[in-house]
Amino acid sequence: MPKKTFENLETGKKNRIYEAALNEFSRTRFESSKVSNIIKEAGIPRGSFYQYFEDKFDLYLYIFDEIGKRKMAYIGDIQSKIQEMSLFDLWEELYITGAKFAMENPRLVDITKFLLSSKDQVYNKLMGNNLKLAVDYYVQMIEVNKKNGLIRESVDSVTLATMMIETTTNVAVDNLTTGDDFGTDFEKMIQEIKKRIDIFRKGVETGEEHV
Amino acid sequence: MPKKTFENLETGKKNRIYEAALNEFSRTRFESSKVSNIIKEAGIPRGSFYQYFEDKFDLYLYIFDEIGKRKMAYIGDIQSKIQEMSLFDLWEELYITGAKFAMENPRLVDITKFLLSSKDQVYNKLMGNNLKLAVDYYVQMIEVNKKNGLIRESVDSVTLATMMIETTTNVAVDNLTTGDDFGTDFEKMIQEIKKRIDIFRKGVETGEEHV
DNA sequence: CCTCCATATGACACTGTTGTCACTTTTAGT
DNA sequence: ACTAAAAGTGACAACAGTGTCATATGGAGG
Repeated sequence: MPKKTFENLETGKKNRIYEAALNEFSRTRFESSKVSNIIKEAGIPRGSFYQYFEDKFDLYLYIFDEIGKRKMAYIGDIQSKIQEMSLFDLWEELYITGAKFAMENPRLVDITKFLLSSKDQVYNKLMGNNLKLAVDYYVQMIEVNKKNGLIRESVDSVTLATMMIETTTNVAVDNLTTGDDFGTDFEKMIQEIKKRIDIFRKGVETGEEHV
Repeated sequence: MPKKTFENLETGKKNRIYEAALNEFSRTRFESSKVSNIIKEAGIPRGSFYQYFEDKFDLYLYIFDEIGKRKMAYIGDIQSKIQEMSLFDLWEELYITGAKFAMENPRLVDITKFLLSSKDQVYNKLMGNNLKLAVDYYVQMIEVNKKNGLIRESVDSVTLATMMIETTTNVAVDNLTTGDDFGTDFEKMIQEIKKRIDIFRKGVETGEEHV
C-alpha cells in the first residue's frame, strides 16, 4: 500500500497518478506495464514515484483496492434483497447493474480482465477467494429458490451458480465471440442480458420433447 | 513461418525445439515469453534459433499452426454429422471431444487461453475470425433444429450460439470459478458437461411457473 | 584432397527497464 | 531569518532481453 507521502499529496497530482496508472494497467497486464509510462503520463519524476510507492506492485495493489471500493459503492445494497426477490429477478438486477458499471468503467473492466486471465500468484492472491465467495453467494440464492419450489431440484446448484457467474462475467466484459462490446448502447446490452436470462429460465427446447 | 533450415532439421532437434516452445508459450503469454528460455531448454545456441525462425513471433505462429492441425485431426469429422443429429446430441459430442482434447493437452489449452485473453493485434489476427466462424457454425445448427421444431423459435440464435461457445470454452479450459481443473478425472468432467447441457435444454425453472 | 556453400555458434551491440542515491528544493516551526 | 525534516529530482548502475554478425564447422561434389 502507498506510503503516507502519497496520501498527503495534493488532489491534483494524486489524481494524475491514479489516472495514469489506470491507463497503464488497462493497456496491458501487470508484468508488461511500465513505471516509465505512468510517470511520463502523470508528469512526475521517477524519484517521486518511489517516494510514493514501494514499487510497481504497490501501486497495483492500491489501484485494485480502489476498484473494489468503487464497485462496491456502485453495486450497493442489492445484497439485502436476497430474501425478497426470486432468483432471476435478483440476477437480472445484479447482472444489469454490473453491466452498467462495466460500461461506464471500461478501464476497470480491462484491469479485472487481465487479472482474471493470469495464472500467476498475483491472481490467486487477489481474485481466488472472491470467486469462491461469489459461487457461495449464488448457491445460497439458488437453494432458497429451490425450497420455494421455483427451481427444479434436479439442477445442480454449484453448476448453475458457476454458469451464471461465467455468463455474467462474459457479457459484463463483452461478447467473447461476437467481439461486440455494445459501445455505449445500454439498451442493446439489456436486451442481450434478458435473452440470456430467459434461456436459463426456460431452456431452449420446445415443450413436447421432455417430460 | 519457419525457414527451410528448420524444416530440414533432424527430427530429434526439431522436436526438442517444439517441446521447449510449447513449454515456454504455455508458461506465459507471448510478450513475456523468452527466446532465451527456449534455446536453453532445447539446447541450441542463440544463433541457430535465428537460423530457423525470423524471430520469436515466427516460432509462435508455427506453434499456433501446429496446435490447430492437431486439434482438427482430433475433432475429426464430427462436422459431417450436422444434418443427422439433434443440436444437443451433437453439442454433447463436440463438447466432450473438445474437453478430452483439452485434458490430454494442457499446454495447448494454456497457450490458447493466453491468446484468448490478450486484446492485442496478435489476438485479432489469429483468433478473431475463428470465433466468428464458430458462431456461424452453431447458428446454422440451431436454425436447423428450430425448423425441425426442436428449439423454441423465441430463442435468439446468435445469443444461444454465443452462450454455447462461451460455456464450451470455459469447461474445456477449467472451471473459472471453482478453480477445479478436473485433473485427469474424465468421468467427472463428463458429468459436469451433461449437467450444463441439461440446463440449456430444459431451463432451471419448475414447470408451474411459465406458460 | 580441396573447395564451396549451407549451417552453426556465441560474443556483442543495442535497447529498454527498474529501483537507488546523492543532491536540491520546499515547508513549517521557532 | 534560520534550520531541520520532508519531499522532490534525474542521472545512473544494474540487469535482462533481443537480434546480428563475423567467424567456425562440416559435408557433398569435383
